[in-house]
Amino acid sequence: MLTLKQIRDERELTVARLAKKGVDAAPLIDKIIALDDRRKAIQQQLDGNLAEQNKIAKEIGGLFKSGKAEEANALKEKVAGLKEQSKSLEAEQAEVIAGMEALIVTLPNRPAEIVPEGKTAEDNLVVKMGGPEAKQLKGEGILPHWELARKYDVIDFELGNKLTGAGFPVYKGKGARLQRALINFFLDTNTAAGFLEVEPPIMVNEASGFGTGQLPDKEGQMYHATVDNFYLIPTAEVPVTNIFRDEIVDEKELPIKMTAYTPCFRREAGSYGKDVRGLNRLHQFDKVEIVQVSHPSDSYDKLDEMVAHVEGIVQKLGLPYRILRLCGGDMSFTSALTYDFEVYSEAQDKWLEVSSVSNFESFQANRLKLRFRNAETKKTELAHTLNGSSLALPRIVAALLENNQTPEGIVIPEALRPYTGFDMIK
RNA sequence: GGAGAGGUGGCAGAGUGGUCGAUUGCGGCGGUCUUGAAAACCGUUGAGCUGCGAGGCUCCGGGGGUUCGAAUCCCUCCCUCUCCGCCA
Repeated sequence: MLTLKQIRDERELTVARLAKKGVDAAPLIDKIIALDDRRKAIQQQLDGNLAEQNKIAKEIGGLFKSGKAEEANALKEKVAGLKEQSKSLEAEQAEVIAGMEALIVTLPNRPAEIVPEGKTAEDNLVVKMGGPEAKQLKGEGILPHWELARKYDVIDFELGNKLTGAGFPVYKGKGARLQRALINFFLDTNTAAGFLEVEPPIMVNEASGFGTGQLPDKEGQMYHATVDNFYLIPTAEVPVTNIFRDEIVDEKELPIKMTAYTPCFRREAGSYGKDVRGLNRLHQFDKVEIVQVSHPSDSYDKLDEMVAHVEGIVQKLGLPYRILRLCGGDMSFTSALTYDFEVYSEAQDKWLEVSSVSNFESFQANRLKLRFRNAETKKTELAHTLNGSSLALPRIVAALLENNQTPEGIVIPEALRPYTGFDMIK
């Protein structure tokens, strides 16, 4: 969430930036500021009251000690009135704060200056195209991945239906091995770039859900183990970022870089149609995530580094790709700047999103209370958080199957062969 | 699942109703000494809100209560640890 400082001191900037996300923030911000003014006024009154109460309590203590019980009792009556007043002030203050926070959490993060104007995915800016030329596979015999998966018996969607339900495929034989190979390839590449590998829990408690913003709003998107009140993670971002919840890190430790492989679970309520065909949208899928905690002064450099890092991986896989800078309307609630990676699938003739790399600035850190101590001022400041997929497996697998199909079988990219132990699925 | 113990500042660990926001040790930071380092010694060191400042207020797992006064007493919820049971 935004800080009061961003809302109060940078009101104009905040209003202007939020307009990019299609939010008319001005009326909301004015309400918030009014509530905050009220909060301060109550606070001052209350503080004065409490100070008086504390003072009298000490006096009473002194009087009892020196045996002046009568005087002490007289003071007791005086304090009773103060207490009553304080109680109603506290109640009012709690109400004001609750009302204020309810408004603040509805404000999305401010888009960065270079975020393009726009409302839908159509308005996203293509900042780069790369990878091999499309292979002109058009013609008969070109199959989408769900048919290739059946032909080579590497992914069994029907069996997943039997075991669990739609969106929980079973990978078999070389298909299973390919999953393992991709995970290891991604993790190795990330750790080589300085990301510390962690293996976090894949269920989290409520506090963690709040920390990264899945709760309370996106509750319906997570699987909920109600008996223990745990949530299956929708992404490793949740447990990994929450490692730093309520932490004050040393400025010298920044940036902190972590990577984690986890399965991810998403209910995807409301999805339907051809977009969910095959591997395009699953309830359970594998993903390797990268997370950074950075100093506010260089978070955008770190974002560029992460984008370059992910690009390097996509290039090694030999897939046609493009990098998009998301427009205001297509960005997530929490992001200040997001780059999406898409790979092109010829058989489906569409672009498949395989990674999303974002800078959240202090938006998550504020909710997490993730701070660092400024060595000069000795004050604590909110850190910046960033994350990105590096990478999500299903659509990569879909693209590999579809783009690398040949009459002889599916060709495994060079970079993956040490991990798969085979060079072709046939 | 059963029984017990406990949750205090970065960590360890005192504190069972009145200058306790908290003794002490470790760690951190600054200094003395040293060519440098270590050791030793001295000083300093929780967070948040508010105020120009002096200062004031809040926080000892969360919430509620008793009291003039609560880290300390009561209620309740959460969590952790130990032992037993079960088990990859």
